[in-house]
Amino acid sequence: MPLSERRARILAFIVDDFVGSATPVGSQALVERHALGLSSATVRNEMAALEDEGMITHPHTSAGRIPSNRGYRYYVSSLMPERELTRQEQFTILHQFHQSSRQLEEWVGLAASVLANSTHNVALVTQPRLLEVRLKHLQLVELLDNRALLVVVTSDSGVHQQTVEFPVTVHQDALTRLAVRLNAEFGGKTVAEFHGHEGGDHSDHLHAVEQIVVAAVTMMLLREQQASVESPVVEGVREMLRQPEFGHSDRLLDTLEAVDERHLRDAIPSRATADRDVAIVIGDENKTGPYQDMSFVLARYGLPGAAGGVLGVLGPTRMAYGEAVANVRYVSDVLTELMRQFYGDE
Amino acid sequence: MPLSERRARILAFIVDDFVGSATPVGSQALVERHALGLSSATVRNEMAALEDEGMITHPHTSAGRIPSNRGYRYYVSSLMPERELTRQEQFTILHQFHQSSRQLEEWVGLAASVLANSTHNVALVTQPRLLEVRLKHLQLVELLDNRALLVVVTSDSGVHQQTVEFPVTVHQDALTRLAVRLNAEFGGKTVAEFHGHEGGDHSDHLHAVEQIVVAAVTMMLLREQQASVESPVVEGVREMLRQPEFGHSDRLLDTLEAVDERHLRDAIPSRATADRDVAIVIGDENKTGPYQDMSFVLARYGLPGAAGGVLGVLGPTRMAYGEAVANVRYVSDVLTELMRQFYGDE
DNA sequence: GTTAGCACTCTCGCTCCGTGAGTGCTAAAC
DNA sequence: GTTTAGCACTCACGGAGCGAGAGTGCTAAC
Repeated sequence: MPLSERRARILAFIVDDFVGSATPVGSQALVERHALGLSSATVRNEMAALEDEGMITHPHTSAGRIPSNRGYRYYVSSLMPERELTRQEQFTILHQFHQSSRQLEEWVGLAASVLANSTHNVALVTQPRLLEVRLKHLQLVELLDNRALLVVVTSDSGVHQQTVEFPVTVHQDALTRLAVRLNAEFGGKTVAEFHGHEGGDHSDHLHAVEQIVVAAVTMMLLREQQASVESPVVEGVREMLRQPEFGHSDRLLDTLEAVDERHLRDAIPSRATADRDVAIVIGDENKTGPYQDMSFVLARYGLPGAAGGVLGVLGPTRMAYGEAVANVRYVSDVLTELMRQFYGDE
Repeated sequence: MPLSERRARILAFIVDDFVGSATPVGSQALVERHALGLSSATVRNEMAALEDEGMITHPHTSAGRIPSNRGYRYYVSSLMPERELTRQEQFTILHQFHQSSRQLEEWVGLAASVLANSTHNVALVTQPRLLEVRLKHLQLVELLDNRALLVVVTSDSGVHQQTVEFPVTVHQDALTRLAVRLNAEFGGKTVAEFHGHEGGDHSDHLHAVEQIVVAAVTMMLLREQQASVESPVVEGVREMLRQPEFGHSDRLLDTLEAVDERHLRDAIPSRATADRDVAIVIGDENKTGPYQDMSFVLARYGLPGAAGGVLGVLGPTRMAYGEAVANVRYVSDVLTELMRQFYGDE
């Protein structure tokens, strides 16, 4: 049920103050800081009520109040002022993107560092993925003995490499001919359309080589297809760990582990994959253990049917959600626009 | 000047004990732990002498002794028992390499995690580099509009990509023809041998395209050539930070920063680049600031004239140097052998 | 419904020892 | 001359005790 207007206002102030100061906020401090037109006693009553409703808690009897997870949830759902970045802020971010070259990989890294910088929390950005990955081009380069380097370019402009090993030595011109033929046969196809490959009418040796290459390409495309396997780019960990909640070094080490890319890979993509808008996951709303007192602010970026990924911010539950949302949304828009320019508007 | 035999033995015990326990070691504890055949008073005298020689210090008056940087230096140079890994240890490591596939990149990552695991410190491994990088193969893949993806394979089997932009739209068949011609002209050459490129007798448009591609390839090879620019793979940071010297969180955060790949890039390769054997850099022997109380144990790996890199361990000065050296040396040997198999013996 | 007043609670930071490990020195023993 | 026993001294560490301050809940008056 909704809170009375005054109670909601007080909750909002508590959240704002606590986010700013990281210290529990007391009734007196609250009336002093904001011109409330109320006495501290009244505020105390309201606070007691808010506590009954589960919106705030005590760390101990004689301390001020801090928002509970539920309080944060109410705040972001109903109270938080939606703001856009100012012209100035937008310009600063855009500028950094325009500084950089047109490299896809750089964009993702740049987005991460921009986001980490402006929110002072950990930024996460996954590489853009296509729903349907197509083979764009493959190339075989002779290495030593019976090995060759297989280079595959996919329709999302990703370049993938792998060494393949053949039962016999194959020379570069044979490899080139094979590559040309395979490009003709498979170019532009998704992995699902690969089946029923016959192979040319060569000697058994060459046939085996062809089989090996096709199998390797299939594997690579399949791996690429499963976007969730990709670890996000992580930036700003040290910045976040400076915050007072991580003061004690065991907390710090645990958090360091949680922020490890291998963990995040599993934690992120389940959320916010469907939503078009920014998704916020607060504290114990997180399913996985290590993030119980942290929050995610996530958004998708990219073109709906085409290339896209997830980006967002990870920080302690005591996070400036408004800021985070504004920044995430804006950077997501910028990246989306860049994707549109890169892949074309369809 | 060398220490008396007895004094040296006591120093060695102090180092060993301190490395094991992380607590200053007192005279009494020392005689108890090792059957010295001396009284604590005698040991105290010897300790006082060792302190005069700068080998050990007090944290404060009534505490035990800890080795100074000089003491560690003496220890690793003259006292440390050289040991090889046991069969069992060797097998465990080898096994992990044989488990993995034949991918070059995987080896480096694997070496890092193996080393981090067995030494409980931070492991560093740079990607293997050639002294002379040659162009092996290049390929151009059409992207949207007037952009193309340039894929370059270098003689160290590295694959590099970059988007290039042309003044006009160029279609795939023109790109392929261009790639074939450039491969014929530049394949197998180092960047130093590139000069004097004339370009074919095409329309101005195509000529410009060719220039752009050649310039991009040159840039990529040059970047690749400068091996020091490459950041090492870093593994085991959390493991190291669990050690008691990093107990307080400011130390911890500073160290976290020091271990950042961007810093390490500058710190590592200046050392141990020349030596064939394992190099140890202790505490203030480090030139750069953040590593003043940490030590490196580094070795080269790879074939002398051909592909190779640097790998090693980074930890607090209180480090099990003997273990570190044995592990670094062994993993270096394993990687060298793998390189030999991969690039061939010359 | 609001507010002033008040007793009460609890953390935080401070000082104040007691304890114990360890030292350095001296003088006796080997 | 070297080694050792003995002893006074030092100093970090941890716990106890305490005052201050911030904050609360409750009651009674407005």
